Amino acid sequence: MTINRETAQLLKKVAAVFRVKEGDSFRVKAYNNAASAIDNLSEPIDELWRQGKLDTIPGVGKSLLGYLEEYFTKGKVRHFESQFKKVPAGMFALMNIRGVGPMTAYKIAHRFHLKDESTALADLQVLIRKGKLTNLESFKQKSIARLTKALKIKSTGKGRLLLSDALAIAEAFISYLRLSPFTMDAEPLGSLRRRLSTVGDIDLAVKTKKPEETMAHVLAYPQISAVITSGDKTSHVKLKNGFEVDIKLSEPEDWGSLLQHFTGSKMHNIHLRTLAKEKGYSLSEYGIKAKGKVHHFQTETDFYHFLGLPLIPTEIREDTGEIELALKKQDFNLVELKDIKGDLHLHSNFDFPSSHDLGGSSLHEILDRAYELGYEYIGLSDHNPKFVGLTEKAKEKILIARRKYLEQDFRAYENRVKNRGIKLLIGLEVDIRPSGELALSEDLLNTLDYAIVSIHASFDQTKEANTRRIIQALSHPKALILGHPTGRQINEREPLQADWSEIFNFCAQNHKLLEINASPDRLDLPDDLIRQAIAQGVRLVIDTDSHEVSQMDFLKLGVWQARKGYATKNDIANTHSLQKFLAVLK
DNA sequence: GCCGTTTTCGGCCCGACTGTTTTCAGTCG
Repeated sequence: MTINRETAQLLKKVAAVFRVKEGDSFRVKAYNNAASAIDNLSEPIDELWRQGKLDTIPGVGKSLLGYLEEYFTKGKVRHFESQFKKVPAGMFALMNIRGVGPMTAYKIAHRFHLKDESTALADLQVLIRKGKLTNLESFKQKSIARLTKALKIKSTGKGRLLLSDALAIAEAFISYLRLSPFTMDAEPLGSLRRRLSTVGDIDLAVKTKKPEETMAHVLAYPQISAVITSGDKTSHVKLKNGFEVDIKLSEPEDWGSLLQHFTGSKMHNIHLRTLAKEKGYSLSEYGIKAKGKVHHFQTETDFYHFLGLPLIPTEIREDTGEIELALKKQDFNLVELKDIKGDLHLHSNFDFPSSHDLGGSSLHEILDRAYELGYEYIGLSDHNPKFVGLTEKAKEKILIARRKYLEQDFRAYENRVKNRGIKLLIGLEVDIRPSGELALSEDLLNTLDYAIVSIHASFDQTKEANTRRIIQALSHPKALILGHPTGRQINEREPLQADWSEIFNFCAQNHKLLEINASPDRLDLPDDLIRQAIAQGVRLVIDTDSHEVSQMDFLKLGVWQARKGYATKNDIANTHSLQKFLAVLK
């Protein structure tokens, strides 16, 4: 969401100017708070602006509201521009280096007249190479060495990782950590543990009674390419694959406090501490200070209970209302992986002229994996075939032949394995054309148990056109599921524009299901739209869209995504038995 | 500059790590 990133950056720059040019640290904090809130928005801020909802952003009050209005109307903010004139613009580029904040950046940019933001980093490289970065107050040899190292690391750095990739890196590291006899437990922290769709840095916690020995083991991990910082309790390292990892050590008695603290989010913790402070408590990763006594917590459950709250699931700790709900003693009851009884978006290697990519696994392989995953049913949803130049009759023949083949193949499987009792639904994933028509006629759709209807092209239609298109597509009786609804591909393609409120109303009234697509690069619906859909009474279905049996394991990503959208078991249709699920079809 | 079901004024989360300093400032999460 580049617009959010850009807007947040703008406010951070203004905060930086205030930081170096005036003494009001609380105004600096206010700008930075608003910036991180904007950075964490799940919808584009310019969309909020068009809807007149800028003031719903936490940390945006009367003044910032005015400035943001000006920014979106005119592209510039006069007040901000006049602030920027007070500092050399090169400092903003320097602030992108780890360990360099506003003060250091200003110090360097001012001393060496780095006025061009676009060349400041290169200029700094030259200054270092020529040994001219001297005569700076409180910035001697070690600081220069640190800066040089940070610049080097930055040049080989990577952007944000997909959740699934971050998870793989974290799990490999954790397996290594468990090799040490001093490792009592190890867990991911931060955005990884909150199951955000993308992860910047990977944070890990290690439980140990021997911190010194354990930290030595941590730093001996063969995948480490550079140790960025290292202390008794924390180390920050860079891996050979370019990604950075933070490792925190904890004594068993503080394990719960540590997990809670570093899982965050930052806004969630600040909100919690503000509440705690009213009771005279002070919260930290070492526990809760109350009346001069420090209370320790081995589990997060105990930590939250001490504050009079139920355990808040990690996925929703974003300060978007979860603390208010917890204060009302609301039980969250979020859906769990073990609740899932079937996967209805699976591509097999059934060979007919497909309009998109064919799957790589056979029906039997898919059924085997479904059995291992404990499913009661699966749905095959290969892409609709192309049918170029065929008559309607010929097309129908092909679809009926597929159905017969699959039914026969399924019976062969049942005879072979005995008593597994998995049920099979025969469906297709059908393209929604730009007009809103489906790629298959009414008669052809009727040869199926169900259809997933999805947009695969022409994403950039107007909001009105896309809305109409989706509703028209869902109007067919066999169109049961809207596949990957927004079409987003994380880091690749923005979600399409549509009036989701109108679409959700249609789905609620006509018993249509919205998919939560668990593909690591989709995770679509996004969590805020899941929440909105549930509020409007829509039911959802969590699917993997697998093209290969190993991808069926991605279902957990979809469950996490659903949890981020506050979905309970009841909100998810494929937590029900097939009989109950099929009742939806009627 | 933001925020409030005790407040529209008077507060504003907390600690690790680093480097340059002799007690602290800057940065990060």
